[in-house]
Amino acid sequence: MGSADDQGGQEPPGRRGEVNLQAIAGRAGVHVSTASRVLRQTEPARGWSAPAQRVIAAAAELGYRPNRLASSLRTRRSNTIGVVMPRLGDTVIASICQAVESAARAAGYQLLLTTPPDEMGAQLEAVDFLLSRRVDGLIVSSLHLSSQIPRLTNLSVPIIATNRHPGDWLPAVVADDVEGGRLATEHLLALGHRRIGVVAGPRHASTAVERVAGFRLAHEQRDLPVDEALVVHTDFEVEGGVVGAHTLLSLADPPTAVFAVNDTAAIGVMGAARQRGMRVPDDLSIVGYNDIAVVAQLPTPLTTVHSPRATMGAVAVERLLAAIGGGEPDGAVLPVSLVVRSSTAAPLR
Amino acid sequence: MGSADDQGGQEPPGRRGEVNLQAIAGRAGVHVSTASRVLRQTEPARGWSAPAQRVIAAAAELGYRPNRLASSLRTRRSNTIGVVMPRLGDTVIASICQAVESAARAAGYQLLLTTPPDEMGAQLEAVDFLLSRRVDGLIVSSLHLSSQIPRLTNLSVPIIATNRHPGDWLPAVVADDVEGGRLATEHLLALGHRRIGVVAGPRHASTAVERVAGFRLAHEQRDLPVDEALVVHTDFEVEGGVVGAHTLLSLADPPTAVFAVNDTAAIGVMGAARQRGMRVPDDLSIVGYNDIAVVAQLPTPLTTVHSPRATMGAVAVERLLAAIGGGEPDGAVLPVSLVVRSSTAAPLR
DNA sequence: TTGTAGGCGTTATCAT
DNA sequence: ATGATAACGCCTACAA
Repeated sequence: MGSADDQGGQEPPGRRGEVNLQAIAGRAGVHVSTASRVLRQTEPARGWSAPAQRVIAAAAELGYRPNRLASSLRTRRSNTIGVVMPRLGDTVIASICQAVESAARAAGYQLLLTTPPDEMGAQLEAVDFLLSRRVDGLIVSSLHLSSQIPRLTNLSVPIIATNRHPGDWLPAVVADDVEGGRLATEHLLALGHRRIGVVAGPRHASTAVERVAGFRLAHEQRDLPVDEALVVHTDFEVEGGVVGAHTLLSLADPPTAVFAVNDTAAIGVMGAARQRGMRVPDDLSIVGYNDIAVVAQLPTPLTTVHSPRATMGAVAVERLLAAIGGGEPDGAVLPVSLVVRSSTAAPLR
Repeated sequence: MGSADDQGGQEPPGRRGEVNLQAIAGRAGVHVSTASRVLRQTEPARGWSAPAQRVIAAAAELGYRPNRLASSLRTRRSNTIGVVMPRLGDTVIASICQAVESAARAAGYQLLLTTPPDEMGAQLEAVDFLLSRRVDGLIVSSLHLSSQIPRLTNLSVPIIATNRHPGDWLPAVVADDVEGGRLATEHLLALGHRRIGVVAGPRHASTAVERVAGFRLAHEQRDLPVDEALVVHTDFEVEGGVVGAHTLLSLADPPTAVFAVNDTAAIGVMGAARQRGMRVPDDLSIVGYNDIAVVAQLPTPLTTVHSPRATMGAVAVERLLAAIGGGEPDGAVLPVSLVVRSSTAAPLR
């Protein structure tokens, strides 16, 4: 007996010392390259040859798991999509992420995910990280407006933005946030509101900025002015909604309605209204944005704008895969719709 | 002139044709192994040698990104944690995920994430997938109770469950769900409720099952019987809460309070109450579970049990890394606490 | 300190 | 159809 150490024929598969092609080739009495070929082929018309059958049997017995690191190294394809998705704790982001995962999985791709802080530095680092893992393409969900162009342009793999877009220089799959903001605002204007506050979210997020642009557009279309004191910038969290609402409702001439650029903040606005003893919608109308699952069942169901998160993730993957396949990546703007519930009504006076 | 094709000295970094160690070694006039060493060293006490400086300069100029696929293949460590996390769209899960990511990142690890459907078959497939990517360890968030032991036991890398546990055979980092259920129920019992309904979630999730066990325990401790008709199983979604509540409230002798095993379903219960014209807490007390951000600001702020999601993710990573480092993986049960808000009160009669 | 050689597990290109 | 061989990019003894 020699001192060979990979001869243990009846290793319980799964101990240290991974089962590799060499092991199964040895057991099947064929060459490694044969084993490789057999395991990657589909059954030929005339059935498996005898050696091929032995290979397949050996692989099953040993619990062979191909080492994708090695195969990716060799083939230069990882079948992995890199995803940069800050703020995963937010339902909206998480559901985009899940849609991305499903679509990727259906196409035979896996996700390499990072959830860096919502800052450009951290996001660029994340991109570097993913690139060094040789992902086949990148989906980035939360780029800031006017981000550094050079760092993300001309990468070695296709990249596509989603949820937010950083400007026109990168293809992006996003929802029609301007139209959404317009719809929300026009709904309130049509009800007769003339002083509408906006919990406007952060200035670096295209989603927030464009929903506010839609707010302005709605006023413009009716030749109404916008009082800038009614636009307060915050973050996307519940607490931001609370603080923003208190700011608005403390004004000398407070709004009769508030448009929050996301549902979470809208719930914060509801909280602030409750704290002040105001009834919704009697004393204050509220419109949110996104139509997350819970808002339909709140004690006061929320009027909101439905954003197509699942579609967004799926389309982003679809476009990215097309780009990986060769073409230029292509963006998309998805339609949104208003969902009227019970948090909005005509102003009392 | 030979036919060498990797001599293009002034490639714009980032085109196809990745920059590798050989390229930078060539440019710096040193051997590949030297380049490798230099780039992985920290600056020696007496500063960089001249060749080392050239290596560093070349790497910077060419925008060198080490190929982690190759280095992982060689070193047999990927610095990657595989994560199986179904139901990412749920805030609770997503925040665990984010906590896992932060902790992993802080330790120099990346996540390879999958969000398969919440079924054991899909989850086991996901594990296989991750293992073939040679992750250094696994975190699995949603195993079903009494899952197949053999498939997940004796893997080639450490594995740890979190959020839910599948039984005693796998180390798990979870919250004290029995105690949480007991706290919620005891709160209602102490208020004087004697018919308490439970929106009990799915039977395969330890979280749901143990919160219900806590519900029973609270009754036991007061020598009160549990009416099984008051325990209705559902899923974790809003709609499950709506349906479950309608079932309960349609009983001949309906409950005066409902404990929903998660906040999302509790909001569904609120919705059902509203649909029936019942006031919360006057006509119906409601307790949720998890203390997700929005419930504190609802028009009727929700009494709930706070679950330590961020801690859970962090501890899971910590334990996993310890196991990767050599030891046996070790589970943990984290404490929970009751948060009393406005959705609970003494029964009217 | 730097160079040399061999190999991680897989696949592609040959020749047989 | 199968076998031999080289190479993907990097790392690590070991030798100079």
